[in-house]
Amino acid sequence: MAAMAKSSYHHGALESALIDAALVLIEEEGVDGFSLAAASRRAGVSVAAPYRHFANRRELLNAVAQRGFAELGERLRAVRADGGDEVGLLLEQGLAYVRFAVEKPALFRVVFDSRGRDPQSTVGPAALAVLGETLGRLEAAGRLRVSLDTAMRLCWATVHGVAMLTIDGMRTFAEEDSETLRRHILSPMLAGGVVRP
Amino acid sequence: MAAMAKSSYHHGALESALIDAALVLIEEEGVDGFSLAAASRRAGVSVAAPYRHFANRRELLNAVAQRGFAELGERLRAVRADGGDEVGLLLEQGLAYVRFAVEKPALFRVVFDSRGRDPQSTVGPAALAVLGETLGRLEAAGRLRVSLDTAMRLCWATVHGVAMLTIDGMRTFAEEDSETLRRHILSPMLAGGVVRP
DNA sequence: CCGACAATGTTAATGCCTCTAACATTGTCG
DNA sequence: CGACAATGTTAGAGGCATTAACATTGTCGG
Repeated sequence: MAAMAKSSYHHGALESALIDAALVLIEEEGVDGFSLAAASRRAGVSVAAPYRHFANRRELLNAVAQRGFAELGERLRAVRADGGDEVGLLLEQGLAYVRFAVEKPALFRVVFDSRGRDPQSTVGPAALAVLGETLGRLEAAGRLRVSLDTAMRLCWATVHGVAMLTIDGMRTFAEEDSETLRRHILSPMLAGGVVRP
Repeated sequence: MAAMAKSSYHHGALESALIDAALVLIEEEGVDGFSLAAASRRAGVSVAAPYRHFANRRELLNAVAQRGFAELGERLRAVRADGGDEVGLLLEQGLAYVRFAVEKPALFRVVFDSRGRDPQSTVGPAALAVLGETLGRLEAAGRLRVSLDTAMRLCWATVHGVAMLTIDGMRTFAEEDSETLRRHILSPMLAGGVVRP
């Protein structure tokens, strides 16, 4: 079984330890500050050891991305509407999405940077299933102005754009009191653009 | 003056040549494939030469980003509405923005990755002034549902999100016939979310 | 129970990169 | 025209990714 370190030769749970190390390093230094070598040191292992678990640096980053997607999914699932209002729920989910990006910008970038990732990977969209569910209920209630697919894409794109431009330090997004600002941006998109007012 | 190469010792216009080389390399290999060393080779100069013009790799990338912003600005300015319709113009400008990202994804990423860039840099938003003008006319005509600032942020974010998710290979965005798809996403956002229908 | 094999680590070596230091060549301006 | 600034060059110090060859353990079939 994968257990704790025993002999000090075989680590015992290197794969997971490396992902943990990578998460910390990325959070501290950004993606560029991350290196297989640094992760190895942090896991107390030689620089060549990671290659027993990941084909290359990119593969480790992909594993990190998986963890990130999972966390994003959890955060979105954890959102509860204040008063059963589906539109309000959607807004809160969007804000949670942006909050994730702002709190862990480097991880967010890794998560959504699919260069060198298997195009078939389904993990991504899966994390966003919750948004689809909320929108689905709105559609069922006949409150969508557009198709479910379009609504999904529009919501996702807008929220993603706010997140990206914010962590990219674009002044209009990053300066003022952020949460309020974001509410002002997303609300009219939902009520008017997506949902019948 | 900065002229062409004369003595084969002093290049004559290395700074610009390095930026050009970087643009090509980034387009061909992506940001990761770019290196000061490769740019030096392409410019026919030693690997240490760039340091006479750029403090480090990052500074060259910043210069590249400036060029990118300029090109994006030009593309947006070049957009003309079919029939004097401001909303239609806005949509076309948004599509041009996404098209830029799709045609030159690596450059687009460099442009909007402000890590390690001077936070005071004004070049970015300046390129988007055109969008502000279009929205300004709509506001003057009393057709905005939200403040000019909010409209600007919402439009920018949505368009940016579509661009990013598309080049990041998110299936919902990248698969189908793209231009039409994008129209479907952006139109309801404009007519309903931003502009009074 | 035990030895072979798979799994997982280690060391050593290659090659590329960034960046700095010390030195060379030119252009220009007083 | 000669000194200085600008711009290139070579050499060299670290860092990282990746691979090859070798070492140590775990485990499973006989």
